[in-house]
Amino acid sequence: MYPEYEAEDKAEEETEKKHQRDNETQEALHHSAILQQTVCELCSILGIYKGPQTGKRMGQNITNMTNPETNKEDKPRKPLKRKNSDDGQNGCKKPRVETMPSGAQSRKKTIYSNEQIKLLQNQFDCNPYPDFVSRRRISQITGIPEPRIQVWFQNRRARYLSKSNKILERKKPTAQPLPNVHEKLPSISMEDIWM
Amino acid sequence: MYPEYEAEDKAEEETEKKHQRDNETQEALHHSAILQQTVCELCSILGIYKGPQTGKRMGQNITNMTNPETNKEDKPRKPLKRKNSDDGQNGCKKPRVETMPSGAQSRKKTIYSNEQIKLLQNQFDCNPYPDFVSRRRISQITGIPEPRIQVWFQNRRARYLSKSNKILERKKPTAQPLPNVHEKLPSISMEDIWM
DNA sequence: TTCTAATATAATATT
DNA sequence: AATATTATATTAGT
Repeated sequence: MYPEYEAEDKAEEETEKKHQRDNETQEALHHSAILQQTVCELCSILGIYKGPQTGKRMGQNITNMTNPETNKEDKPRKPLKRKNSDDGQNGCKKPRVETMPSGAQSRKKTIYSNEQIKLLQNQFDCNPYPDFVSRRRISQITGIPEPRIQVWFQNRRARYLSKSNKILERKKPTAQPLPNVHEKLPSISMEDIWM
Repeated sequence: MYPEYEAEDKAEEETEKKHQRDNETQEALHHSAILQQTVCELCSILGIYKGPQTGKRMGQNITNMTNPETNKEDKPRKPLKRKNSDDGQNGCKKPRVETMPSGAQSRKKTIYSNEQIKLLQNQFDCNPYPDFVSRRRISQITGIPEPRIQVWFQNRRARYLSKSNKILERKKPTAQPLPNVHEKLPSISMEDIWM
């Protein structure tokens, strides 16, 4: 999804449906979109980003997010039990643990659109290892938060690079993606935040 | 000052001066105020908060904000961003993939058992920085080689010590120029941010 | 079932 | 040692 674009589109719809919207409203929506993107990036920098794009809710506020409260006893999260070897070294894999936490928030899986997949794939073909700047650029273009970009590339590498060493064989004609989109994007200047 | 309250007041003024503002506008403004407040808190956590009351603008985007070379020191600092040869195409440093001889497994991830994890965790709670003698002792008990023990403690420190303690430490110095703003702000739920 | 996003963690690299 | 990023392994959603 494109959160910032969604906000703009919603604004335009409302404008046509009702009477003329004030300019201040448009600006407020645009400003809100920029702020939301900024929050995503700040959370990404802090490493506390969890992703709203499908879940729409976190259930935590900022202060608690910064403190994961590493109490070993009352930690609510299930630490992904890996029963590899209980007593003896038996090689039987138990794939199912079924420690489904009742009532815990279920994991939300993001579904990317075809446009987003296409762009990500294109970027992957050019460089499977984008650095932070590149990831943030892709994030701004696609609207996908940067941590999701990173996860996507990780999974993509895990799936394709290990299969067959097609790493060296790569198509170059579609290179030079994202020529200079910097100007078009709302570069999240602080001037826009402290309006 | 409380910028978020200013925004709300401004919204109310506009409502009375002009015709009736739509509910969506109100929500947008409120949402924008919450987002702005969130950005303030996140910036404060990051130690990059400058506040809108001084200059009303930053003139920097997020990435540059993470390098606050403004007031602390004037010497040119190393940018935190790991931008490995972004401008030139020559130095594209692929991370150690092509130097691997064919057939050689680069990495083998060892999975520790629950018993081992429990003992390591217990030792970590007592002392996150074990010396060589302690690591050898843990190695003998668990059967894990000593270098693996060291790596485990490094990763454990990276995971827990940095996320819980460091951020709290960074919050305090930034609260001095802005005395009580951070504490007075209402808790921001993430539900309000991702609307 | 397969595919894939999300999570957790061991290993590696850089400074 | 702190930090970041990788590969690897697994869980779980659609």
